[in-house]
Amino acid sequence: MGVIRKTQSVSILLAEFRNSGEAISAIELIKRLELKINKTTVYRVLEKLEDDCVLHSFLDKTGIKWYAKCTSCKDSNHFDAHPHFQCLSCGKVDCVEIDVHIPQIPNRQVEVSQVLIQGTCEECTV
Amino acid sequence: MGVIRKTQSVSILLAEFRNSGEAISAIELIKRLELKINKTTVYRVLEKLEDDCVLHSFLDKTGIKWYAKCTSCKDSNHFDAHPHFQCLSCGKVDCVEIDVHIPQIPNRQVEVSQVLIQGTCEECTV
DNA sequence: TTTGTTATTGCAACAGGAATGCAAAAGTAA
DNA sequence: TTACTTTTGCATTCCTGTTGCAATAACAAA
Repeated sequence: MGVIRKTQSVSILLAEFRNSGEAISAIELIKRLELKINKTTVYRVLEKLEDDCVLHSFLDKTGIKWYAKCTSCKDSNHFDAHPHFQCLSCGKVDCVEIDVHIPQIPNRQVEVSQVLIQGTCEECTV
Repeated sequence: MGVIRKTQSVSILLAEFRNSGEAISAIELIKRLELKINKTTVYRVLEKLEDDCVLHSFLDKTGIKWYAKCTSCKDSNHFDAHPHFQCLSCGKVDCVEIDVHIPQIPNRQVEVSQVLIQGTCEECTV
């Protein structure tokens, strides 16, 4: 939750998310920005932006990390339960603005939950 | 979905799951069986058992693969939506026998869904 | 605008879970 | 037992992601 300096890397990365409404995977960003930002820096800036509630992250079914802009996340509720939808055909991932109700579980304290949905997106449904 | 030969590796692995009600991570199994089965074989047998609906798998938040016995999974409904609960304190993971309702999403065909819940388990709640 | 301080960056090397190619060994059906 | 097919082990490779450290850039105060 520190102060974020307005460095080149930060603004380049933020621009990527501004230009794209969807989630973007870390590797995709690294490939895309290969000539501009070092891989390590990409990881570190993403981490920082997540700490600062600008982005949130999640893993897809293959263990790859994705990032997306926080829109409705509040500081107090950063680990939002909104599901992420991944198209099995084109691979695109985005945040679904539908709340999934996670039930309380007997004898356990639920703190974080993550819902990943996979299927076919609109464009890939022929 | 082929025939599963009754090899040593298969029965050793199945025994591990018989003796433990919880989910077990691939790495944990590899460590546990280090002297008996080769790491590659562990991965391959687990994969086969999953194909055959004996086990199902999922990833935790750190991208590590876990396996658990299929109990209520039917062939037709192998990618069950039952949530997996991981304790943030002791790391144990198990299947929660509570159904989480995954809503249909406009314009998308939902095929698979995965719910990962994290929190504190009974034993770790002091 | 210069200076001093602190945070950020790039590079190279590393970590560790998982996958692959291939020859040897074990299962299976006849 | 034999002939055939599937599994296994080993070494190697792949691929995300992380770390240590010196060089650099951002910022705040003078």
